[in-house]
Amino acid sequence: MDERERTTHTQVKPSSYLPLTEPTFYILLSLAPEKKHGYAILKDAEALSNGSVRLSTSTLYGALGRLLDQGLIKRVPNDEEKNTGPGLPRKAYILSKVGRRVLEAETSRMRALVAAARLRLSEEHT
Amino acid sequence: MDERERTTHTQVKPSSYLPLTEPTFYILLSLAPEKKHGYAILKDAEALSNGSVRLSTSTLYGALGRLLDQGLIKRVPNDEEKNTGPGLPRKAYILSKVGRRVLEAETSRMRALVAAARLRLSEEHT
DNA sequence: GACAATAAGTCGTCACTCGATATATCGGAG
DNA sequence: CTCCGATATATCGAGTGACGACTTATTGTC
Repeated sequence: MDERERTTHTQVKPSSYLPLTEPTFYILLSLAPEKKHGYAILKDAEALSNGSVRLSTSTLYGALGRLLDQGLIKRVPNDEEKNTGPGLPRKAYILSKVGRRVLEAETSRMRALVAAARLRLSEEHT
Repeated sequence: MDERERTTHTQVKPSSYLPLTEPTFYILLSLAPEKKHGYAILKDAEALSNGSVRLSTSTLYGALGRLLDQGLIKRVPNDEEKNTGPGLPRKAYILSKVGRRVLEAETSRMRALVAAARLRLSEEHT
């Protein structure tokens, strides 16, 4: 039952997915520690950024579809909470192994950028 | 002698320019310590990233135009080196004060993201 | 004279964000 | 009971920006 995550088995390198856009980064980061449904990701991203980042639903659901296609996230059954609470039925997602590696790679990329900027910004500019 | 940097004087906050795209970040970073011309920025970005980032000229010159419009960079006279060396006449640019603040803000934004990711990626995922 | 490197630029396409809009469910206020 | 706000998923169209391909121009080298 899980024949995705490798159509050909060719291990694609994480760097080929970089750089991630800001919304995509927040979505993956939100799904890293535990499974969540779309709307929860929306609220989580807002909380993670102290309310400064607000994904629109079009951005969110568009990105989720893309990330599924790319195999960076997976759908998981949302056991129990079938129809508790309001709204349309929830769909839960979680980070895949590939997704995790991509997220780590993106974090490394940004770390390097921050380090480079620290050097450049401290250099005296005549 | 410097009547740009405020058409209306309203001081626009750096955060309104964020997030920067990767090419834009490299361009601003390249112009932070000293003035450079377009082609030099291209080579500098490549060097800064150990050869992994290669801006196409369309990305570069497109971005330079946009950054000028936004006032994040300025044209500077390229004294001396008028027509030394090959190629079309050089046009030199440098980071503006606003540009520097934007670059600093973007660096802060990424630092926060890296910190958040370190926490989230270390959390155990059942 | 051909070619590589340097230098600046344009054009069309593609990917992604975002505001607006739609649909549906639930709880509480009036 | 009905309206409204929060929850929840989804689509559409417009706009922005990146990128490959291509163009033009100058200098030095083989």
